[in-house]
Amino acid sequence: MKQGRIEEIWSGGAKCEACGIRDLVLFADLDQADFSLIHLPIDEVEVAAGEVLYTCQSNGAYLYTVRTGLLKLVQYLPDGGQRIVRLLKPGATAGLEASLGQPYEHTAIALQPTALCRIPRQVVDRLSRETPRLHDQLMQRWHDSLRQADDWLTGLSTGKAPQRLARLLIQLMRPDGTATLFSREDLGAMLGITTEHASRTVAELKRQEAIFELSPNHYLCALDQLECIDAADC
Amino acid sequence: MKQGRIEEIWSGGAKCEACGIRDLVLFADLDQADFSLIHLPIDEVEVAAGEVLYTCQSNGAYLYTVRTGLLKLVQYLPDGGQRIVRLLKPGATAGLEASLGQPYEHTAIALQPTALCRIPRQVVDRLSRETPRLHDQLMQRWHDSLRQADDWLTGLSTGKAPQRLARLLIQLMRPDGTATLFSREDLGAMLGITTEHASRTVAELKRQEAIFELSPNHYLCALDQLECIDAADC
DNA sequence: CGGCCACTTGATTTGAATCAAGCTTGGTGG
DNA sequence: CCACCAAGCTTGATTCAAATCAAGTGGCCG
Repeated sequence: MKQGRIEEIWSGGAKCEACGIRDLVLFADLDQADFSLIHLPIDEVEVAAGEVLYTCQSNGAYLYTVRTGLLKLVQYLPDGGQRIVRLLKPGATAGLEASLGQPYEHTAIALQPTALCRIPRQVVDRLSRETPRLHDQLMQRWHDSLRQADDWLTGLSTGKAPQRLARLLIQLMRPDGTATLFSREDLGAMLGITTEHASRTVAELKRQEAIFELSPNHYLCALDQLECIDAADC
Repeated sequence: MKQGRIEEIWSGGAKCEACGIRDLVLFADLDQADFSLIHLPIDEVEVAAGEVLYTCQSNGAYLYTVRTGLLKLVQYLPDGGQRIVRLLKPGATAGLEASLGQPYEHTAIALQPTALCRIPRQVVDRLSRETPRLHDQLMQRWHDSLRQADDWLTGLSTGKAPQRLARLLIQLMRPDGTATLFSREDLGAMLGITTEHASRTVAELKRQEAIFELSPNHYLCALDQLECIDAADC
């Protein structure tokens, strides 16, 4: 995991204020005065695909803002199984529970090369006490996470495998109509099915021409086809 | 839905401060001065089993604190299916999203006769702006909801039906070792299985003597048995 | 008393897990 | 440079779990 300190941050927040995805991030609403309250360094970290950002149960010392890339949050079961409970896209916050002084509740692993800003728990704590502007953003983050969690339960854990996959693809679709999928193992852990069945289901959607493989794991999606599989009309 | 205004509230918060489950509720940390900021009435409402408290998509005008009883939060799917995404026990808050000025994201229905305190959105809004003491509680509520959501995904939507039911029973177990179950239809909507299969699965656990029916839908649970079914060792 | 509703139980079909090969692909070392 | 190996993916055959279809039961209320 590479690190590079954002030197300017805690001497005035210059770099935060100039952030390229400023309006997406946790600190979106902060102003000059707020930034001056930051007394600990905010570092920029990078994790390669497949690497672990933090581990379940470990001390929640930092919150992270995803700048680029994609993370999965994994939860393990008593019987050894595992389940991916959420995906974090750029702009999202990882490790929110650290702001409550609690250990992490998931293991966070990069699915793609990912860059993040690492914010010490105490910085959020202090800002939270001093400025109300952070509160709304924090609430919004909790809310967004909860909405995604509920959607995953209803969308990706209910119905037959092709329906679930169709719903996932719809969620992942970019404006250009394409979507990038994951290893069959991760796919299975998201949809609650086995690796083999995930493979079969992808093949089935290809055969139905609901998706077309442009390059390995990159698909062009026929939205209307997917929606009709989703609703189980076809 | 019966209503009874808590008269004393907004003239000093006397009744809130004397609340029997005070330390459990959203307003746990408020003090005398905070209560004086409440400028709109907090009513006490009751909903009978099976009645709707609020509907998905409707204007989120109130937050609710559950005093007694039990609520289910239901989410509907494009294909007509439905899924119960959360249960709210006494002390829990329903309709948190209202505090962000957003419409409700679920339909809330009582599973048992339920009593709640109905808090106007604006009261939380104002308190939130004026006192930091509410923030921590709000965050904690979001966090608790998210934890339950994640647990439901991994626990109640993963593995075979008997495992899921065992996990649900463990969650529902009271200190005396008993648990109260629901209609088979609701059970199915929680575990992601059909009504018939829910019925069969309950019968199976009875046959295995992991649970014993004391009275209709009230069971004595053998925790060790349930845990071993959960882990799929037996 | 009759009918309705929730629950149970059985028979059958379908979907997914499991077990077991092959098949690509990329990397390694001879 | 090519042979070989490992990992991830695909595909097939079989078994198993759950959905579906279909009665039948029992309690409760009009």
